[in-house]
Amino acid sequence: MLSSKNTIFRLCRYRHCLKDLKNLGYVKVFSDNLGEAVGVSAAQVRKDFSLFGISGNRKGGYIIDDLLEKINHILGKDEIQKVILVGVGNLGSALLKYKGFEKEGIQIVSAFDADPAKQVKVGNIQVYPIKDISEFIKNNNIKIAILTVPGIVAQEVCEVLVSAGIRGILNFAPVNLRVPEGIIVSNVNLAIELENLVYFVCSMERRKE
Amino acid sequence: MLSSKNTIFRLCRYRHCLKDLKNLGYVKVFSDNLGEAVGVSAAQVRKDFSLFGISGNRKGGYIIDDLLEKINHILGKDEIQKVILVGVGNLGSALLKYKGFEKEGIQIVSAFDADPAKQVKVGNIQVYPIKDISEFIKNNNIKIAILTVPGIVAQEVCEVLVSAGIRGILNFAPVNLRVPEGIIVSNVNLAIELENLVYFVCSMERRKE
DNA sequence: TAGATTGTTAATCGATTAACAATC
DNA sequence: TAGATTGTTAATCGATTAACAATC
Repeated sequence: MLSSKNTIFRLCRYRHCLKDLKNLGYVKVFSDNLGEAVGVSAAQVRKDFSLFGISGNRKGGYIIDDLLEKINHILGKDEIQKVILVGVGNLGSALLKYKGFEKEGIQIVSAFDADPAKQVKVGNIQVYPIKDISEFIKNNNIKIAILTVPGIVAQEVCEVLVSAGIRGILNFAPVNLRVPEGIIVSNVNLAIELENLVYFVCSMERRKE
Repeated sequence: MLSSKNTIFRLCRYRHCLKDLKNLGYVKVFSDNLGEAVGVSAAQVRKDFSLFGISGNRKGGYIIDDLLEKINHILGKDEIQKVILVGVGNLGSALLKYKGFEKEGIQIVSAFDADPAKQVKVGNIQVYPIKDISEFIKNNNIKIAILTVPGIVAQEVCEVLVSAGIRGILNFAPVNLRVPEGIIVSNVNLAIELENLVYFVCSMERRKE
């Protein structure tokens, strides 16, 4: 049975938090500590752990090292995950330079763009012509792609990726990608995030009046 | 009563989709069209609309222009929303150059960074010293900030923003910001998005074996 | 022991879906 | 009219929370 997206999300967040705590020298943690740090209830923390058969000590909370090991195992952080990026515009090149992925065991191994002017090195990562993409995916057994192309071409590029063997797409293009069963798309739409925030801030302002 | 975040999210997505349809020359739309385009059920679409008292024609679906007008009114797109950005690193400067916000009636009016080397123009937007931030927020009545500073300083900067009058924060720093009641934080954590995707792709691969 | 925390069950809450009467 | 689509109610589903026995 596949766990829900939200549960895995929280598991990732617990992991980040546990790493921080470990770096600060902590050895043990209680469900209420962890919950507060991540912004969920203590019951939620224990529920999540119990779902994966992670147990602590009835009185003594959880040993951070043990917890990290178990969560790492669940999230499959044993091996480095190789991903590619397609579309080296503003956002794409910012992501290529972003240091936060490597730390989490995720490596952007190469990038692709249709524009020859962009086929240079960005950070440490080489940008290749988009026509080479299928071959690269197949030869290197890549399963995950970050899609930062313009909305108009996103569906088209998506289909190329999927037929070359990509199974998961982190999509920044503001379109609803149509994909075959079994392919996973996560959408990040920054404009909509902001619009949403605007709505809630405005409606709170209105409520005060 | 405040509607749920998910409902407003979908409302934004309907709006985007309706604009596209309008540009393509369509005049009417049915709940199942719209649902399919956005990736939700037709019942969901009708439910969302009915929640806001938006009604169509029992047989003839919805008039796109009318629908857009009503949604715009709900989401408060009458006036341009001014936001600021704090932290002009890779991601921050990419967002400053990003064209997608303006189109949605959201304008980044200025940016702030502690590093004097970054206090230049990025795109069309001037980057100011971070010490000027409180004054700017107050003088210009800014309510929303995009936070793209390093995680270590995020909480500290957040507190400055809130005490100057910011009510909503789009937070890209990988930390759980602690804010007073009534302040809204939306988190975007790209590393966690990717980790999540890795998990689900890997677990599907495993299932096939 | 007494106190504190886990692990788990049952209760609650909210969101989505199914179904269908109303009706254009 | 017959067919199609809306609007809404009830049913379902899933996720979160509350509560508490187990126990260290």
